[in-house]
Amino acid sequence: MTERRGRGRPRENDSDTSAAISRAALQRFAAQGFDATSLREIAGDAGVDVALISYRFGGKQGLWKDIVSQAGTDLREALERALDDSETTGAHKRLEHSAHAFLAYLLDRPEVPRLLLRDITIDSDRSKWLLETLSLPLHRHFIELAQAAAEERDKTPAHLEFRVANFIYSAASTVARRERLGKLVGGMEDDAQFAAALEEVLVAGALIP
Amino acid sequence: MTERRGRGRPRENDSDTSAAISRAALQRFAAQGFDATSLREIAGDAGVDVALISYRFGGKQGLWKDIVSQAGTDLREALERALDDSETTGAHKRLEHSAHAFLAYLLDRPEVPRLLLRDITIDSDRSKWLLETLSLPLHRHFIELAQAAAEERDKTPAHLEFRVANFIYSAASTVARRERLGKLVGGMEDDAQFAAALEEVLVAGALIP
DNA sequence: GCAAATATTCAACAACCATTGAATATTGAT
DNA sequence: ATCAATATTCAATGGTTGTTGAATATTTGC
Repeated sequence: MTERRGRGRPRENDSDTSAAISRAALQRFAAQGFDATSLREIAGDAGVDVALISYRFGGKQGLWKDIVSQAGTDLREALERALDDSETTGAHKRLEHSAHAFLAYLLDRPEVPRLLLRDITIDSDRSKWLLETLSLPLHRHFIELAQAAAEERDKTPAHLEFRVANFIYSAASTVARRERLGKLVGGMEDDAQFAAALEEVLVAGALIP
Repeated sequence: MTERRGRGRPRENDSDTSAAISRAALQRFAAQGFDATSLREIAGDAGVDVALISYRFGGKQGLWKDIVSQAGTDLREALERALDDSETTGAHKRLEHSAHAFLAYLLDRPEVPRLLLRDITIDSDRSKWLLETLSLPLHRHFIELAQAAAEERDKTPAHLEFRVANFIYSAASTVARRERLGKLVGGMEDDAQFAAALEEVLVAGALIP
């Protein structure tokens, strides 16, 4: 596999600095939003020069897209794993398993829903990318499961697609606003309590009525 | 009432240009977000010079706060009106009325939830202002009603506060993402159909189980 | 119409931004 | 040790931003 043109060998640390940049960028983008974050901030956090970011990722937008598509891949894998784990069970159980895996992913990487929440804007190149990379696959996944679950019980729930979309986004935005929520509602600091409320209200209440 | 120090009289058109600026700013902030919007864009839309904005509103942040507190006042008035209209009925009916009025307000001024959605960020001066000006009063209003409604039926629903907070934010973000939702779910273009789905899923399903 | 007060514009500022091209450092194969 | 290739930094650039102070226009009481 001699893909390289030069005679030298690339460094091994390559991905180290790239990973540091990605990590810092995800934090900053999630906390402050794309427009309020400067490449200089990210470079400072990652301990590299600003120019390196443009060199590696082809610019600010390129860095953002890289982060989002990485998150999309991770999420897709988590969902497929959940599907494999519950292959033999009924449709209803599989839906429950997927919902649980989705919530677990969000709780594990709260920066992702925060970033999602910020960049689901109306007029922006990024939002289209976000819709296709994250929202659409997720939506299709849950629609399919929810329909199978409904058929299994011989039900035809009203606004099923609307309900699914609402579940996905409510879950993401609730996790994203968790700290803020803590100032309005008690018990948000405790991880287990928060997860239980999420599961009960959003899954059992909104998704699977 | 001789509050003025000068001898001349101020213009009458004052509020005209101010209103034009506010209107343009609300549109831009809602569509693009605070940071992605420049005062020059807003001034262009409103047909005035950039400097006028800083002169009138004391800067970009001042303009933003002015818009938000205006929206807060409008919303509070709409809710009080709904409360007056259903004063004699039961607690459950009053909760329903308030929820309906809230949804109607959001549908009537979709820029407000869009702005809300964008600026509920983690690290920002504006988000605190937003929380206190819009979120907190709204939350208190619905908590009170929901608790009264629960007592009326001798129920103690689990996670009541969490459920209320989720209702408020789900409603706001669903309206804010309506156009995007249309690409995932059918029937979002029709106003009546969209309102019906909102009412059924969010009010009857999530808020009043 | 004069004068005072406010509204609006004009012009300029300093700060910051992302990006780029050249210069340097580091790596690994030979 | 040498050399080529990549990784990283340095320095500069053109553009945009929000704000400010001076200049002009407009309004209204006298």
